[in-house]
Amino acid sequence: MKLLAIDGNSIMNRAFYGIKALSNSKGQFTNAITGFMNIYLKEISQVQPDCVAVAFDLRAPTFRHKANADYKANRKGMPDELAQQMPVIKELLTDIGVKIVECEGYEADDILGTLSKACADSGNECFILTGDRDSFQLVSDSVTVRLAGTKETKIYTPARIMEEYGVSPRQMIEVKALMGDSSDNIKGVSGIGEKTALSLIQQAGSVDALYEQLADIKLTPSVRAKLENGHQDALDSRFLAEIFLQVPIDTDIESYKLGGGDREKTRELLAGLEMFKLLERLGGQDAFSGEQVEPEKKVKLSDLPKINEKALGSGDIAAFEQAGKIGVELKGGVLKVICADTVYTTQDKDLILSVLSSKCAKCAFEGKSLHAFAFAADAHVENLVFCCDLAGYLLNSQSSAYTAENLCLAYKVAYRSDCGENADIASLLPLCENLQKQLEQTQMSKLYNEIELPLCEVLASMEHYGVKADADGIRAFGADLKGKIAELTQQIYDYAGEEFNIASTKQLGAILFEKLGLPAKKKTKSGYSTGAEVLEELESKHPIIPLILEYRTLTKLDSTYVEGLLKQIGDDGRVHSVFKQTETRTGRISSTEPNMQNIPVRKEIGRNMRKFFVAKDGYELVDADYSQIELRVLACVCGDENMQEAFLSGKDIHRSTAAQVFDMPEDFVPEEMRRAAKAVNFGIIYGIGAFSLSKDIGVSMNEAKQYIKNYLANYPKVSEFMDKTVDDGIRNGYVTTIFGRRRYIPELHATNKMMQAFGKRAAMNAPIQGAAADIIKLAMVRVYKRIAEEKLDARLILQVHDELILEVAEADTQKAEKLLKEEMENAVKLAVPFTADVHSGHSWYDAKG
DNA sequence: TGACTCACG
DNA sequence: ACGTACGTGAGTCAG
Repeated sequence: MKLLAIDGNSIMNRAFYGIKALSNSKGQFTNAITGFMNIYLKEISQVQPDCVAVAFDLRAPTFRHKANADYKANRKGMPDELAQQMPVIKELLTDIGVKIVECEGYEADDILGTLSKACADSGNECFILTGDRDSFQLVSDSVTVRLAGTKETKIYTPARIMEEYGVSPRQMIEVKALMGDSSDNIKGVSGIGEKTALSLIQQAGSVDALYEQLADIKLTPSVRAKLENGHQDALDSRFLAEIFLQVPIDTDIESYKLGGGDREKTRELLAGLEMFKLLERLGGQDAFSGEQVEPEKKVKLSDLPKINEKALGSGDIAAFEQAGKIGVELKGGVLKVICADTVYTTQDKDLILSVLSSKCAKCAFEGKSLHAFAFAADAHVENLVFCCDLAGYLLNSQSSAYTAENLCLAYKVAYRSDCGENADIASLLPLCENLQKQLEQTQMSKLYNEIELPLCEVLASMEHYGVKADADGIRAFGADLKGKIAELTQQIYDYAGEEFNIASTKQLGAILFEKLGLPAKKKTKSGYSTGAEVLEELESKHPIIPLILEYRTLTKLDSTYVEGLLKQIGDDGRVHSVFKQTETRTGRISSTEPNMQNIPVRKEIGRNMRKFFVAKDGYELVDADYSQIELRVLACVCGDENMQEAFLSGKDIHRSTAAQVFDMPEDFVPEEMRRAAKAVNFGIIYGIGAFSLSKDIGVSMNEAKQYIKNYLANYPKVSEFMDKTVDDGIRNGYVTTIFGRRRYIPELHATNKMMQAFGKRAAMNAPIQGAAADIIKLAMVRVYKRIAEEKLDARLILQVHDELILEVAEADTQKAEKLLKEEMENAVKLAVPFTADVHSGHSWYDAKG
């Protein structure tokens, strides 16, 4: 049997802070109740438990926590709005037939511990649903913690905890004893934080063992001193950190069976609270079992074939090749393979590589990590035919996590929670089948097979090779910046007449707008706005302003780029950014750790950073960027001949637009008008508004309106296209690119006007930004393939939305320039040419034209 | 953790 | 009357 044991206080807390204040007409707050029930219903349908118990703290004196006054002080922080909802949720749960468990003198954690132990002892399974990490110590083969986050529930098994913390669940007690926990009033050893505590327990195993071996372990003097001073604290904390497992409650799991609620009372209660949505939901769904009332082909997990487990041996690979299709999962150095109802597991590196490089067709959750593993061993993944994350992303790009569990839930595939640790891998193949069908139904198979799937290998390769960074150069640049920042800081203090934290918007606002009396526009929720825009308007009003602007520029460079990048340079002297393929809603890729897509370029001072990204010895960087890719896409998708003509005849598009909009010959367009036209062109792509346009180019609202009107009159098909796109979006719920990439835009149906307006702009932008993303992704796949075919000594190393960068052996530079330009320009054949400009040089600075 | 600010296309 | 262009990621402060 399965018991779902819920930490009532913790989930109510999560729910309360996770949902904006909701209250009914009588002023009763209901947000925590709503949130709790949302989580509850979702969990019930995922876990499908037989029994449920909800534990609550009883705020009475407790024998375990001697420092009662302090303990209460910490908890009394519960706001009234939440406290009011506690008795109501208990009543509601009781009404729908869920047992509440409370015991004077014990916390919810102790009750959960006692219940989970009772489950394990009686051969039952226990799922603990909570919002905090305190219960990790309870995890075992029969006890799983389901950590409810703001977006998704994370599942913690012993393996997952080992993966994340490097210790066993029981050892979490030892870790807590060292690091303490202020919310539980556990002191821990003063000065020891999470990182140190984890590493100490990883080495020693336990607090006791740590102190026994204290003389023999290698430690920094300061850590050793802290441990010696805190010995007694560690022992006391060790006692408090361990969850109590013998609370005097009913430990017969049977007695928590679901059922026996009172529908009438439930209805009455919810109607009184005016929670009609929930009432409706409970009406259509049997709250008592979580199952849909209307008969549905809901698969019972117990009817599915049993999954066998076995260690992977080299002899198994031949069988995989015959099977036609296998599922693979590679996580934390462990490979799992599913083939015909059997899960094979291995940690042997050579075996893993043999599987990856074998000919058999493979389905995976994330292909990129498989490629990464192979590249690290100078090997190659063969015949990867499906990646769930990429399929899930194409089907709905706004989801936050493409996990096995989420995808199964979304696409109605049975999630094999009956398989414990193997739940993901056991669900993989049916999930792939289903996702594939969905891709066909939505006409995204081609996009998937020709762009996204091959791209994940390209991205893995880019991450693997990285880009060489000149650390000494960066440090020298940083030293220079720090010197200038120190000077500026002093000058700013002098003008202000006092020292303050310039980086604090609050303090800065107080100095500028109160002390110095500069005119303020109260702009933000929490006080004065001090953004660059506001400051620039004040630039002539006080000499401190330009200094602050320069201070901002320099500190940004120093902290984000100099210091931030130095931290990211690997032992090989290269930066290995992570390129994410399932992050953006438009189809672009994103870059993190570090973000290589926002390295400064617009201002010269920042542009210098690019001098420190260089080619290795004997190599050069080759850089190519598309010219006006988004406007070219627009010209193609809307079919406006006028606009297409400008690109076909190789004109400067902004000058051409200016000539049209202001009705003058191109040769006579003054720079000022070209700038205005450029702003209008950008505005069109973003879903234009007169207000923002007027602000951008510094003209009146009326003038801006006139520009837009003239523009749309000259390019009538742009106007038609935008209208049609928004209409499609409203009708279908999504818009598409010419490659069929979808973006769902639920905001179009929002009741809030602002939201709706945003939805419209997003709808207009997505087919353009998205198609541009499709095009460069296709170009990346082609470039990658052709470099291999022509055996050039070259690697694709970076992508910046409309720009690709290669690292190329000097001898191959010219060939690579030609190849890169050709593949980018020929990636698509549309009504206008997609031209790319190529340059090369030793550094990114040099190679960027 | 959210708000603010600022770097990029 | 209201707030104001699309898409990102990172560092910092403050609660």
